[in-house]
Amino acid sequence: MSGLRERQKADRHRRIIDAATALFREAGYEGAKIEAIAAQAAVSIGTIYNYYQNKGDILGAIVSLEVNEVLNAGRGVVASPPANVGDALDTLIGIYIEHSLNYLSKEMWRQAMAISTQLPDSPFGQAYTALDRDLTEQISALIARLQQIGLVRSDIDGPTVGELIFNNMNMMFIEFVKRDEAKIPELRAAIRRQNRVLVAAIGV
Amino acid sequence: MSGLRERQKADRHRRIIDAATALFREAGYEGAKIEAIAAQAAVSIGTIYNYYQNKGDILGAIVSLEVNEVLNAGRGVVASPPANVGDALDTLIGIYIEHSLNYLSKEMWRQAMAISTQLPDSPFGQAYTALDRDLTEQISALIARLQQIGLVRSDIDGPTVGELIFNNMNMMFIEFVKRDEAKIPELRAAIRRQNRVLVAAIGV
DNA sequence: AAGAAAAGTTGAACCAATTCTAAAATTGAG
DNA sequence: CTCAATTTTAGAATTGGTTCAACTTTTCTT
Repeated sequence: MSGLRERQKADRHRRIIDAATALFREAGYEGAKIEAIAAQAAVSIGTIYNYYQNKGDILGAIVSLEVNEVLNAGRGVVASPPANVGDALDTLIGIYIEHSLNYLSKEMWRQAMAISTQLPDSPFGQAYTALDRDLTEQISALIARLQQIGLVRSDIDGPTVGELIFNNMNMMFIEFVKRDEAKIPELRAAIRRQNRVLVAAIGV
Repeated sequence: MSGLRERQKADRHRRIIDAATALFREAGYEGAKIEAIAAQAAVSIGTIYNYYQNKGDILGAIVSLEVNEVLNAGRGVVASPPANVGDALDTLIGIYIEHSLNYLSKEMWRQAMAISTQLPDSPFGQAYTALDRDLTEQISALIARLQQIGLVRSDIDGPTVGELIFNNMNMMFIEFVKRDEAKIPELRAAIRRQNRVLVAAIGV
């Protein structure tokens, strides 16, 4: 079961991801040729296509790592949120946004988003949709937590509001990565301003 | 000024768009080879690239036609909206959604959206961003109109709410075109449900 | 109306992702 | 230890978007 073959496979996966991460950041997604990734990972082109269906799936694997890290970081906020609806949302969303450029450049985000809408049924396309759903659910979980605490009216539909907040945030993030000169603080401020309207509607 | 050259140019533009529209619908975006579009339009490959920077820009020109039509149709609603905030939003958004598949298939939308995030600085990328902005402004204009009429509180920030509504709608539309089996009535119902939360917050 | 300049057209060549092939290497079972 | 099954490898072939240098057509000038 846990033979040499397993270990080598895992090792090749890691080498490919490491090489691709480095090259995507250095040369951009388009600029990172499969041939170069293969060389840097010390595998052949054929092996890369044995592990990933296409170039986009390699980027997809990197995006998954990033988003899962962010989801993990978010759990703490959901468990014990700030005692104020606006701050609670801002804190959670802040974590998402502040972490977003740790591993992925804006250009990598653009490519990842593009591929996920272009090929929604590819492995990566489906994974990306699942990640969006997980983020939406985490926001909904925060709303539910705030309802428990008594900071949010108990008669509002938490999942619907969570979806609304996620959709708006995600669209703002898309516009953010589309403009290289856009800055994180302004993005956060704009989202906070938008969420204020909602907070007014759902706060007790 | 209005010489032969002008007429030929306009004619070639039209032939290319007509050929591309037909082939995109028949064979899908990927399936429509530039060579085939050129043949059907009775021009050479080189000429196509003289008129459009790349394949995506051809699709872009088609998308622009569609969205501008929708913007036109929306003007009527803004001018004399239904006497109820929820219905007014639903009517405007309904126009956007119901028209959306007239000329463009879901696959064409997916490609168009992907390209606009992938290449935000290409002619089409910029045009698409401008179209999004126009739609956002039209929703904001509707909110402003409803404030005039006295159906929406005058102390809320119209443009912010318009942006929020557009962003949510757009994201829902993206998910809609990503799933071939998704149906228009359900999309509209989901958006209406989400907007109810906002309507509660901004209505008088 | 001729010749030159400007603008536009053409398709063959280029490039990088992906697929395919046959040979070589590695592993696990018996 | 040996063999069969599975993987990896190198590289050639394929494919389709994009580029470019040579050729045409249109317009302008005189």
